[in-house]
Amino acid sequence: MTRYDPAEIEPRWQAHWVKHECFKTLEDPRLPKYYVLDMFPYPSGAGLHVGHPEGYTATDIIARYKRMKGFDVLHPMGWDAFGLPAERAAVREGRHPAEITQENIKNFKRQIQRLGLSYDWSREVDTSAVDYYRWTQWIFRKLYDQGLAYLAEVPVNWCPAQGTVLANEEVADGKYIETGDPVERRSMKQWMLKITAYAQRLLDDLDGLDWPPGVLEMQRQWIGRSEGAEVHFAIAGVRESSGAEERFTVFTTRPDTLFGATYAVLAPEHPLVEKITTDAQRAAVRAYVEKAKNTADKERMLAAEREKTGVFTGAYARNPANGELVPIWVADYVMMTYGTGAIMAVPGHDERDHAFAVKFALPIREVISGGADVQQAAHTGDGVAVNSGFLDGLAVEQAKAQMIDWLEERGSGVRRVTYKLRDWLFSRQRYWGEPFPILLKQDGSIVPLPEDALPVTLPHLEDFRPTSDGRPPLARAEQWMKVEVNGETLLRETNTMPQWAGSCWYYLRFMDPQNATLPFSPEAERRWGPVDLYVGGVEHAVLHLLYARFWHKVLYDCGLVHTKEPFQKLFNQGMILAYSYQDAAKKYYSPDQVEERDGQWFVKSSGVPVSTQIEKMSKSRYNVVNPDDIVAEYGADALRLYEMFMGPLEAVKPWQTSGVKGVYGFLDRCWSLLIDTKSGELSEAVRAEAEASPALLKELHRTIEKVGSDIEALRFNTAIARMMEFVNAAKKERSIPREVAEQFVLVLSPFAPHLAEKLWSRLGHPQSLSREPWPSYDPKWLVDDEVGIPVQVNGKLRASLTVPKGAKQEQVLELALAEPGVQKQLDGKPIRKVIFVPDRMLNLVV
RNA sequence: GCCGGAGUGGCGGAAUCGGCAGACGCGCCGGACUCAAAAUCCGGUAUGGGCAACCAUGUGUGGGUUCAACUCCCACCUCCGGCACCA
Repeated sequence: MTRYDPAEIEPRWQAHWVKHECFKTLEDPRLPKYYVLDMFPYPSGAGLHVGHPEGYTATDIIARYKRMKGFDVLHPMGWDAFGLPAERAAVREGRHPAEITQENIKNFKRQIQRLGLSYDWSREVDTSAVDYYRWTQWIFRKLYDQGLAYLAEVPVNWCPAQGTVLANEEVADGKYIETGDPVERRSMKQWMLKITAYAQRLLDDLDGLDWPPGVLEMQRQWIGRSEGAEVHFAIAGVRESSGAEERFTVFTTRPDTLFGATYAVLAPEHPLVEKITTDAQRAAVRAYVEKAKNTADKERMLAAEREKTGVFTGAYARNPANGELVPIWVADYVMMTYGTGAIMAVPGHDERDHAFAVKFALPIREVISGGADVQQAAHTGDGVAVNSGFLDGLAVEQAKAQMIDWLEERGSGVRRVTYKLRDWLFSRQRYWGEPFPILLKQDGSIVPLPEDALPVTLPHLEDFRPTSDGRPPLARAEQWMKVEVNGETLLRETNTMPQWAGSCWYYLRFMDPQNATLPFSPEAERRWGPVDLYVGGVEHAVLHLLYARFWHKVLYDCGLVHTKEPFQKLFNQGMILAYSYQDAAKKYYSPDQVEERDGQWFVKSSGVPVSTQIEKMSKSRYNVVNPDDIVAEYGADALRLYEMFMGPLEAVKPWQTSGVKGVYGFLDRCWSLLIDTKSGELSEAVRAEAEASPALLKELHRTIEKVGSDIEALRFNTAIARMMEFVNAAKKERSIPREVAEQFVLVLSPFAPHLAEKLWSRLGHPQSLSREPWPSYDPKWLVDDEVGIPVQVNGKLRASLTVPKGAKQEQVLELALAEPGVQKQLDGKPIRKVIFVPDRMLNLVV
């Protein structure tokens, strides 16, 4: 072989790495540890797209670099293998989801291995394997024992066509986002996890994390802490069985405005609605509540800008601040799921209440001064209390505190913190998920299975649809369902866990993946936890990361992990988009059906003009790029390098196949720099063993320094640019001493490992370079003896000087004044001021 | 509406403790090699004017601070992502 030929090089080295277990985690306690993790993929039938290798290449470069820097690196890969798509495919194709999943995993693994990623495959995990999910069940038991898992009758999104509940995020506009099937609200008994018990800690512990600020903020907003008070309102004329006046409680963040509460609102689902409604209003209220019940939460929220609606109950509540009777309304702008499901309405100082009050002609009262006319618009800003009795004259913050104290003294209210975060609906009516380790008695009571009864394996089924009477698919396994305990027949839980369950702890299993007696050993956890760098898509910013943090904290409380947080540093790679082409009728064309003429795009066959835009890759837009095709044409090293060279890792950026050609050319030049393309042997320039020129050494050491610091900062695009500069400079040299060649090859190796290995062996090393130490640089080469100094006149560049480093102002000024360009600008005018920054610039002000 | 991020050549992008804007790559133009093409190699390439040296303009828009602004401050526009009647 004489030319660079990735198709020949790459498979050989991939085989070499596997054969010699080059990337096996050493488990050598003398070495410092480094745990670098990718968000493991769901193995879909569509296979890998070019977005996957982006994050995987980044972590691979880090892993290879850290190994060379002497770390014991844990860099594993596995499969988030349970999930609905395989189950749907199973129903469609009449096959078993396990079979489909294993097939997809095989394909994913093949594609990933073609990229030359340095995973320790001996640690591969599969969340749908029995030895994995038995431990998911085991951890669920821990949650149950801590009182954090409970069965509750809750309103859910039920999709009749799919026969399952759906998570809130799977529903939009009353439809299942995947299929468009209608979703209805239904009350069902479901497993819930009490994530709300950890709300404050999930919020507080965000502070110590090295995460993107956007993700931290999204988590904070999702948790949604707000401080305020609960205030009790007595209901005039409505009594409890004890004879005391019935009351309801509202949550407010503005107790300072209590004197301005001119009405109150209950959510349609509020339990007191039926009781307090007067006979005269009953028909209207019932009709309203009935309608609201059939509107899914999400849809109600989408109506944010919609006209307010509501119905008067006929009842009145006593405002505890001033004893006034205020009407109680029912309206769907108040939600049962937040706070107490009831509010005090202060139309003068809340925009929503204001809109409602205007529509229904309810009184509006100013109680905080400092705004415009509250009859026109709510004043939500700062000010001083007015029309508020004992609060008058106080600023908002003091008035809040004073009012809460006053309410607490009188038993009319209490200081309170609430969170938007809700408990986690943890069951699904599906087959392809973890069975719960739970038995149910005839009377509905719960019998958790002991540890030694695990795993509860999935029974074999032929039909994965729900039963005809609407029970989950597992109810078809009649024998499996029935369990005899002490002569009593108990039934297994037939719901399964959601897909999030397996991904909540997989990073822990990677630490000790073959453990048969525990999910992971304490020693392994102490060695490897926490994950040092976690890389994945921003789409998991809230749910996966919040759920995993929650489980981690529960395990921490059980003494099973030694860190409060699972992922110390998080990095989100940006999505890769692609150009798409559309004609006036919005019909899409694939890139090979179109051509460019004078900056305008046309369909080749018909000449019809098309518009071009950058969009998400999708089949229907004909703009999907398959990594297999790129590897086949340019090789894995070129694909890796291009994905890293496109731009900053975190940026969203468009794919351009022409860019792959560019980096391929660079790899080709690396090859021809060291290899004689006629003979295929090491080039004469390397073999000559001449002294390296100072210019070459300078380039080399700067490259070593820059590439190392860029890798540490995940700035791969500029690292590659620096290596290109090195090669461009080295090409001009007569000789490339072996030592220089070797150090450059080592620097290149994390990025283009196949080519680097090949060159390394040509340089006479029989062993893989994967454990060679990272080259060190000599700082003396990083400083110049001479520096270029720009000379400005009135801030504009007029000349450039080359002066010795550290040159004094007088010297530089003298040289500058001799420059014709400078003289022309000065034109005999006196110099008013000289600004001189040593080794940087000279500016003359005239 | 609120929160977060970003606007730089024909294109992807470099450069922000304020100090030569456009590194590196793509594309394009010219040249070498070739019967020719591909590949490869060499040179050029922000925009406007000029044969040229050179001059002017230029980092989304409008102001400001400074000897000096892609970088700092104020106001605004556009795009991307997230949240959205959360009391």
